[in-house]
Amino acid sequence: MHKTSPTLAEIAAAAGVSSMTASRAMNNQPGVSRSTRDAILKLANNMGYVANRSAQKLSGGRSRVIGLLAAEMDGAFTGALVSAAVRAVAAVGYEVLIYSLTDRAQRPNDNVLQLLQQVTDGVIAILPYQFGFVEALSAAQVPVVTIDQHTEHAEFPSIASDSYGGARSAMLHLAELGHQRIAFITGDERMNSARDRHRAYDDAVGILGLERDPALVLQGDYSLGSGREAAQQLLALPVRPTALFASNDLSAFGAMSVLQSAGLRVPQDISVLGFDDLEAASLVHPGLTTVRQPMAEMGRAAANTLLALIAGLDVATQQVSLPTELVVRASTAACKRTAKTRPK
Amino acid sequence: MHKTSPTLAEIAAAAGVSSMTASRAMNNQPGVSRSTRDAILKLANNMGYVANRSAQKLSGGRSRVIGLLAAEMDGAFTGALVSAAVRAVAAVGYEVLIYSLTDRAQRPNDNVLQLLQQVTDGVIAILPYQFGFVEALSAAQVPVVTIDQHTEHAEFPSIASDSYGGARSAMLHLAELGHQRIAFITGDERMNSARDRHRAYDDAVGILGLERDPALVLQGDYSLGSGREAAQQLLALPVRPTALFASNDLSAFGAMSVLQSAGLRVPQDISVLGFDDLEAASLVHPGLTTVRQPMAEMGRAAANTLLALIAGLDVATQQVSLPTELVVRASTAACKRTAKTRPK
DNA sequence: AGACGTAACGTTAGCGCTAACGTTAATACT
DNA sequence: AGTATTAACGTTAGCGCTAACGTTACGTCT
Repeated sequence: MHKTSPTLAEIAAAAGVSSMTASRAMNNQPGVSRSTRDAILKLANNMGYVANRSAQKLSGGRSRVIGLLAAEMDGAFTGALVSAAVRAVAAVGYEVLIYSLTDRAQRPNDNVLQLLQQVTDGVIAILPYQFGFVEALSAAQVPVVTIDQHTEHAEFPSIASDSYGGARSAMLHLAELGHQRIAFITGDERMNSARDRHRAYDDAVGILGLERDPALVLQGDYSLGSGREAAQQLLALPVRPTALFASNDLSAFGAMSVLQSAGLRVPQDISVLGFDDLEAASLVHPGLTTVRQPMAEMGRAAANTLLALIAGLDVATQQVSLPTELVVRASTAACKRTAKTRPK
Repeated sequence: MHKTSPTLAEIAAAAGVSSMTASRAMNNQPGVSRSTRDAILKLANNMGYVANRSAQKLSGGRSRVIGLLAAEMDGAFTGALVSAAVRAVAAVGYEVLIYSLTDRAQRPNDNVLQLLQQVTDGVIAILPYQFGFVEALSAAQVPVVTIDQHTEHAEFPSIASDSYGGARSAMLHLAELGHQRIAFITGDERMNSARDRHRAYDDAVGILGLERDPALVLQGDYSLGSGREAAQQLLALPVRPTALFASNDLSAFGAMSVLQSAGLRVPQDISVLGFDDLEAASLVHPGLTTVRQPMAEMGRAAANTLLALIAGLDVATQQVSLPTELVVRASTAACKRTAKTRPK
């Protein structure tokens, strides 16, 4: 149809007003009579007017675009979080443009921040475990909200889920099922979330009087592969644990697949518990019992906080932890050999 | 350090030249002496100059940003493809901004296209199976290259991998291992890729003289869940196939997990073959034999084609199919009961 | 009736950049 | 020597929009 979208000036001309009046009408600002506003809006709609974000941004206005700064898209968790955030931002009438870092080890450089600053009104950063990114971000002239990871020095508002509480409820669940000897796969401990989950494991072992054995704590990094390796180490143990708590679903998947290949039945021979509740958690067999992170809520909270920041409200150091929820599926069951493995 | 990036005019002033000369120097255009250019570039570097893409774009120039239009990020395949494309584009010195559609059924609307048009120099569209997106895209005033899916009417250049050839080589591999009764899980047949793979299966069955049984063809949609369902149907069959070819890795994973849970051993009892070669294919157990799509090459080809388009070269209707490669891992093995299942 | 306030507009300027068209001075050519 | 050619710049204008400051018309109050 139209080759190119009409400009504000064209709309204004068609409506017989100045472009400034049209601008005010489009942006819902005072100074335009009801009837004029309606006429302009109707005309704009008919003519297929779409504001030029670049021009808006350049002239000091808002572009109504927000940026999403994320590490590589290949992780299922990041992917899910991005989806949730995009949806939440779209729901409040903003557009989203995502900048994906190409290298996992890379931190956002000045160019990226400038680009985002030039195009967007604010940035949601999903940066799981980058070092130095806080400094990079704090140089930015755009409002920033971090998600998934509380910043160490509280420079930005941040949204995360309650890793400690979630891990504790996971351990409680296993303990209630009678498990005493519970293995743990850590996450990438450069991330706060991983450290929190580990701490919850340690605390639970102490408080609940479970077996404390360093061999039960396997080093992981939130990856599928690390879960597999951990499971192999577990299989080599003289006394096997009756349950395994993995710091995230991905490593739980890896571990479960290795354990099953080795002939162990889940959950009869060993219970497996994850963290995240990825979509795949309900699709693997047996369905994975896991701690659900409220992705959608996290996205929504990040979007709302960012909008508040953009509007100039002072939420600068707000750190929000959203509650998790234990989702019990088929990968955990009552322990059958508590007696046998109970410490003397 | 600096609160805000200096403008071109500031660089120019510092260098004692006009902003136009500085612009030419920055953009590597003729009309500037070697020495002046070097001085400007050095100064720009020292002062931390970053071009304002919005201004560049607005004034009719190139922003050196390219857009990536993708369906939801939650799929492993889309994620991998996005990663590959981002990397390829970054390698040629462009920045990438991704627009992710929030709804799988949604097609890019005018607003999105306008936004992309205002901000980017060109768009790579990863739109697996949207209908009507071709019309939406063709209204755009930006160069577009589609990836993963040849367009029906060849309106844009498109990059895809050779689905037919890949599927044929997969079937050949299974036939060479002695399999006669091979099941097939289709992909989402709204996509060309899925139809091509299906056609290759049908053709192979005919040409190689394999068992032709409608019950062996299971409806899938490229999802984990559909692979699981397909496997369940397979288990209910009076005579089981000795091999299973799934249209993509994800459905292969789903199927494999169900088959294994049912007590079947892969590959001893049934061989499983996928398509895509996701990272997870080498991590599941047993390692999945699969057809590798050359993601990195696809990304690179898309980036190069788009740059050519942006440069004004006429590649408007070029359709590229990149070769696939069979990756043999542990999920396929020689058939042990060819005699038993051979049709009378 | 005059001073004042205010809603509803219009005008001007400028965001940072680049296309298009000057201008200048050095070199090449007849 | 005089003209043409070219490299190396500078100037002007404008992309589409909005902030900031006019201007106008109309109502209010004393």
